[in-house]
Amino acid sequence: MISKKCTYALKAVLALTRREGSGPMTIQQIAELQDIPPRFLEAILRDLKQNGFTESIRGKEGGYVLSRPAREISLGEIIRCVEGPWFSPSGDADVFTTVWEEAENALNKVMDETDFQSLLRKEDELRRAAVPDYSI
Amino acid sequence: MISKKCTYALKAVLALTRREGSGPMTIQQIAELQDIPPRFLEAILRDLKQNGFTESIRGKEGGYVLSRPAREISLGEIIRCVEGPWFSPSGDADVFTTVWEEAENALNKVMDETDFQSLLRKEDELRRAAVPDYSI
DNA sequence: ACAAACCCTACTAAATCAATAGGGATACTG
DNA sequence: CAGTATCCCTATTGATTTAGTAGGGTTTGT
Repeated sequence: MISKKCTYALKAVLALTRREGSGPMTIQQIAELQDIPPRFLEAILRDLKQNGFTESIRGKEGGYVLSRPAREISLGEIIRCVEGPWFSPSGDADVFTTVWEEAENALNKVMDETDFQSLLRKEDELRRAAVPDYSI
Repeated sequence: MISKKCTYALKAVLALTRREGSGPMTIQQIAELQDIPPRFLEAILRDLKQNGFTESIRGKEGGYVLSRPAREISLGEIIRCVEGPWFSPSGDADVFTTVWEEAENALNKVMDETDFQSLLRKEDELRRAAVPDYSI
């Protein structure tokens, strides 16, 4: 299962993706936009920063930005950063070990095929579908 | 991650696989063989029974047996029975939904490719590798 | 100097997981 | 038909993890 912390992280990165190139976004802004407890989000963003996904600007007019283009950040990278491996190596090898490894690989493959730029596009499509534009 | 409960279930089914065709195996026997807390194992085996994977014989000389040939029971079936879906449908559809679905499918595919008979074979191979037989 | 922002450590509350307890029902066996 | 070995059921407890909060500290632009 995907934890709340992890979905918060994904939503935060998606929010930063939307703002890409338009200056930093504060914790408060992200928290309100995505409905995330601000103090919790703070910890998450620091974590992402320490792992090289975001950068922070302190002081007034500060906030967070992505440290790489959203096109080059995959869903899998963020999830692994927040959650660690799905099937952690369980002590010593037994009959299940190779299956867990195969599962881990299959999962990473799926998660690494999607980057945040395409997620942003998808979000826009979903919005257009939900709030149709009736103009000519 | 795979829970302890789930690995206990898998080990129990593997033990029953080894005993296939040679009468029932008691909770105590399985618990000792696989190092599982017996009262906990009891609950797990009842769960597997209610989902049609095992059958129980009560009274003296009783115990548990597989209700289907081990060849036809996949790792995935047992895991789903004990753990439920990996990526549960999170309320309403968002940009991540389709990725979670793809991940779920990829995972099930891997887990369903392995049945317990082949796991038993693999276990035997591992044992031979660990305790080599030097006879001619 | 001040205020707006990020930074750090520690703590608490709630949920889940792991395991245990105490009996009850069933069936073979002598 | 008494006794014992077995599975069956519900509730409770203790440990661990997750989710979130608190209280302060540091940096920076104006």
